[in-house]
Amino acid sequence: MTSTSGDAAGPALPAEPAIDEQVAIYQREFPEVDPQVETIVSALSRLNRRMHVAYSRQLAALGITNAEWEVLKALVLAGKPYRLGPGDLAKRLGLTPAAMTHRVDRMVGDGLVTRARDETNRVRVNIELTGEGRTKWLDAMRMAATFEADVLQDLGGDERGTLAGILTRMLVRVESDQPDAGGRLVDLDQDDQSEGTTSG
Amino acid sequence: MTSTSGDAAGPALPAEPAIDEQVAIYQREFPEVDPQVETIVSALSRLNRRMHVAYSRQLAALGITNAEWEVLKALVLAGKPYRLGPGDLAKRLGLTPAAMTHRVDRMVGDGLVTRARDETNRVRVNIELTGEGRTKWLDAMRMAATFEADVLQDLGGDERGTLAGILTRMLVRVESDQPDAGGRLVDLDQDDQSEGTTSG
DNA sequence: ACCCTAAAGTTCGATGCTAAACACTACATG
DNA sequence: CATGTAGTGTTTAGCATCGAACTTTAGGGT
Repeated sequence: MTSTSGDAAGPALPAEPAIDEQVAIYQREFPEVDPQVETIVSALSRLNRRMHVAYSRQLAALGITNAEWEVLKALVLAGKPYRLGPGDLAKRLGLTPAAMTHRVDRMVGDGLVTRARDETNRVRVNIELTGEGRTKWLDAMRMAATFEADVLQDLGGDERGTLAGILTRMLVRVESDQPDAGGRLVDLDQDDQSEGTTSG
Repeated sequence: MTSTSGDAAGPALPAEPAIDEQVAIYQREFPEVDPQVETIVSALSRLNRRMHVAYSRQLAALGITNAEWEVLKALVLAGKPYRLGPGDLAKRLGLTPAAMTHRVDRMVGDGLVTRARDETNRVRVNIELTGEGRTKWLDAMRMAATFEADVLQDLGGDERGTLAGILTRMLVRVESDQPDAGGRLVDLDQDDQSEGTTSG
């Protein structure tokens, strides 16, 4: 069978192959591939994707979009007074300044942030979290924490430590190849079954 | 300094906080957070993002976009004769059929795939890999394999096995919450430092 | 044979993003 | 002070995507 149904004779969903099947196909089509590496990369990407979908759904229930939440997070991470320029925001979120201009427009309209020219340097603009924005962030944070705890539920403390360590080392490796990479160029399309390599 | 530079007195890049700093801030702003969970989730997301950027760059050197590569992968994974309908492709890539129509248009123009109505069922359309498409896929695959090996370079065989196992279990957990989730709703924005929770 | 429903793909209108052009401010230099 | 240059944010044009409406075909029930 092509996909997950395999044998159950169900409605035969043409969904996506399981990770194992995917790796097997890659081995057949491209023998030089390392199955273990491919498994890791595929799982990483698919996991990321699924979590993203879950976040989107739950945030929608809160009345905010994923895009808005990104901005809220960036502002909170900036620390009090939860204030950042559009340019900084754009860099941190991996967007162009132009996109950030529009995104902030919407968020100002929704009352999540305010926009004001800087007093001391009139080239600059300050985007600042409102009380409502901070509340929304908190709500989303609580929700996310619950979900994340659920995802990691089957892992023991040792495993969590190991996982955190391994991921951190991988991150160091990637970042060393990628000078500073504030993050332009982020296609960030989708990959469903193909994450084998793409979204990593 | 706000971010990574910290003390080096460099050009003071306003990049993004290191994972550790990020988690520390979250602890301060939202004490209920579990630092270990947050570290894992943040690292996962950031790793994914960085890898995605790297793929995009390298694919550009090959003359194809990330979007195109997704389609090539899906077709190869479908097995010979490397043929799938627009609808199936859309499901697997997490796009709407409308988007797939346009994406296929471009790829037909580039000679990577062909589009033809199905002989036996004239509602259906077959998108099929061309020789050039398959060649491009192979080139990209080789490139990706090299990069992925580099990312995992610091990990021993044991660690790789452990990692693969843990990720697979996490994936199972997420997918159980998320019925089948072919994948609509995928906002898939960006998150830079904020991946703390969002892109997962 | 004739509907009726479901399924597949495309077309249409709106949205959000990128890249490039533009406007404005600060600062250094003469 | 006048001017050049760099930095910051917005505007514009084009593109990819989504959601919804539409067209065409297949298959079932009468």
